[in-house]
Amino acid sequence: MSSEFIATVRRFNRTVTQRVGALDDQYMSRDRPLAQARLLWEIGPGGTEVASLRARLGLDSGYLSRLLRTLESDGLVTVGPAGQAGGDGRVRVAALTEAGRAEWAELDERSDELARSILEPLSGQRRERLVAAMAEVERLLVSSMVVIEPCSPGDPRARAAVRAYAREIAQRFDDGFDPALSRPVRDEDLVPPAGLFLLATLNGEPVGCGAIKLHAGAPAEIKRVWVSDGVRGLGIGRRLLDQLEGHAAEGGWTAVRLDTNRNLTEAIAMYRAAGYREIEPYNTERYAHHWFEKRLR
Amino acid sequence: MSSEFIATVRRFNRTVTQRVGALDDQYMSRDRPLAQARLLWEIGPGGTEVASLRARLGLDSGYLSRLLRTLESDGLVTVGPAGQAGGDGRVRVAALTEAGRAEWAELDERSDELARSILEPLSGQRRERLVAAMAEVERLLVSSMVVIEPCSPGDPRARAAVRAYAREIAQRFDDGFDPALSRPVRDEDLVPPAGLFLLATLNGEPVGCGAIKLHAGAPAEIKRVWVSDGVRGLGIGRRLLDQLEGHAAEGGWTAVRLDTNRNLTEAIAMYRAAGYREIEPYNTERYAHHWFEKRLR
DNA sequence: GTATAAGCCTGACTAAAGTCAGGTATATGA
DNA sequence: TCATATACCTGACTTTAGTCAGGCTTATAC
Repeated sequence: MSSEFIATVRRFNRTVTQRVGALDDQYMSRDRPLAQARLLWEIGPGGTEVASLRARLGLDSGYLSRLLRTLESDGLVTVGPAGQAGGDGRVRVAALTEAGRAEWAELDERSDELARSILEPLSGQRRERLVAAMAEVERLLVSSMVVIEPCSPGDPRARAAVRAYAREIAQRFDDGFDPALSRPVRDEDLVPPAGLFLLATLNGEPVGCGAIKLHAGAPAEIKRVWVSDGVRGLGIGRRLLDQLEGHAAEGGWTAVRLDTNRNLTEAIAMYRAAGYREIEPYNTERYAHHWFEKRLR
Repeated sequence: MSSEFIATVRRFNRTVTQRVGALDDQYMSRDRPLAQARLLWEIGPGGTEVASLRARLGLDSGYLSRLLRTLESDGLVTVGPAGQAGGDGRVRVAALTEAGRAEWAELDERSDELARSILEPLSGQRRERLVAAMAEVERLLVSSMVVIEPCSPGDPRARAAVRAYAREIAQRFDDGFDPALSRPVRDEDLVPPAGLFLLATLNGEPVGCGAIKLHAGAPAEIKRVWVSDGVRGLGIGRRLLDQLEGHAAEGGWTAVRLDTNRNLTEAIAMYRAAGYREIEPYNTERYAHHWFEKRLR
C-alpha cells in the first residue's frame, strides 16, 4: 500500500482525533463522568436492551451494571424487564426517565454545538466542500468497518441475516417468495467441507451474508447473497463474492455459478462487473430468470 | 446553518470517533498507560520543551511532571535543561533515550498499522476515494481550527508572526526588504482605538496576522497581512481581511486601503477577489507596486 | 427433569487519571 | 535589590475506569 496513502490517513487521524475526538469527550462530560454520559447517550429516548449497550460500548458486564445503578440512583434511568411479553425473561431494558430525557436532550444539543463549531469558521463554499468530504469519508469508513467472517448457518445472527434476505426477496420478486417452492438449501451443505457461510457484520450487527456450496464434480454454487439496505453500494457484496470464490478456488474448484431473479438488478449488475457471464439454465429454480458462471483462474 | 449539514457532521463525528478514536487509543496503549504512550509519542525523536508538551496535551503541570518521572525511571526519557546557552534557565527539555526512540518507533509503526487497517478492506478505487476525501477533510478541519483573535502587537507570538512576515517578504521582494527603508508601523498605532492587530493561531502557534490603522479623516489602512506557508489556501487571509474590515466599519470608516508588492501574487489575487479595486498610489512606500481600496458597504 | 449456558447482578479489588496546595529555582520589572 | 511572576517539581489526595470471581434467575439442549 502506498506510503503516500498511509501518510494521508495518519494526518487525518491525528487532526480528527484532536479536533473531534478530544472535543467530543469534553462536550459530552461537562458535568458527569464520560462513561456515564456516553451510556446515557447510548440508551437514548427510546430505551435500549442492556446487552446491546454492553456490545456497543464494549463494557464489562459488571461495570455496566454499576454505571446503570449510578444513573438509576440519580433518577435518570430505569432498568426493567424487557417490554415484550413472552420475550426472554433474562433480558433487561434501560429507559430514560423524564429527567434522563432532559439530560439526553442537553447532550444532543452539545453534539449540535460541536458540529456548528466546526462549520462556523468556514466560508460558505468551504463549508459545503467539508460536508461533502465528510459524507464521503463517513460512508467509506463504515464500509471499512464491516467485518466478513465465516459463520455457522445456525448462528442466530446468520439466521437473522437469512430471514432478512427472505423478507427482502419476498418483497421484490414479482410473485413473492415461498421457500417451499424454491430449491432448498440445507445448513449442513454450507458447513466446511461441503460449503461455507459468510456473515458480514457492522459493530456486531449482521448487515450481509453469502454462502457457497461446493458440489462434488460440478461447479461450486453461490447462494443467499444479501446486503442490508443501509450499507448497499459500499462494495460489501463484492467482498462477499470475492471471499466465496476464493474459498472455492482454494478447494480446487475452477468455476462458480449462481441463479438469480430478474428484479434484483443491482445484484445482476454486480455479478457482471465481477466477471460473471450469463449461461444457460443449469437448474429448475422456480424463481430464477438468469444463470451466471465465472471461471476461477 | 442547515440542519442537513449539522446532521452530516454529527454522523461523521460519531463514525470517526468510533473507528479512529477508539482504535487509536487501543493501538497506542498496548503495553503502557495511554497517557504515558501519548506523552512519549509527543516528545518525539527530536525532544520537546516541557511547557510545549503541557500545552499540546492539555495536562496539569504536576501530572505531567509525574508522567515524565515515570518515563525517566523506565529509562525512556531524559529531562534536562534547555540546550541553548543563554536561554531561559527554568525551561526544561524532554528527550528520548535510545530505548525511548525504539519505543517511539514502535508507536509509529502501530500508527501505520492503524492506517493500513482502515484502508485494507477497501477495493483500490474506494481506497483512492477515501484517501482523497480524508485529505480534503483534514485540510478544511485544520482551517476551522485556526483561531483569529485581537492581540497586542507586543505579544511574543505577535512579534514572532511579524518576524516571519518580514522574513518572507525579504525573500520574495526583488530587492529584499530593509525595514528602515519602508514606511514604519508603530505598535501604538495598532492598538485600539488607533488600530487593531489580529493574530491567527493553530493550536497556540502563530500562523498568520494582519493589522489595521484607523487614520483620522482618511480611509483605514491594512498592514502586515501574512499567512504561514503551511496553512495557505485555507481562506485564513480572507478571514483576517474580513475581520479587519469589520473593525473599521464598526468604527465608522467607509473605506480601507492597502499597498502591496508585485511579487505577492496570491495576496493580490485575494485582494481582488475580496472586492478591492486598484487605485492610484496614495503613499510613497518604497516596496509597493500596487495600491488597492475597498469601500465598506 | 437435569445439566449447561446466558443475561444480569454484587462485592472486592487495582490501576490510571487527574487535582490541588505548596515548594524551589530562575526571570523580570520597578 | 526586592517584589512578583514563571517553569517545573513533590506530596497527598480523589475520582474514574476497569477487572475478576462468584451468585441469582431464566433459557435451552438433551
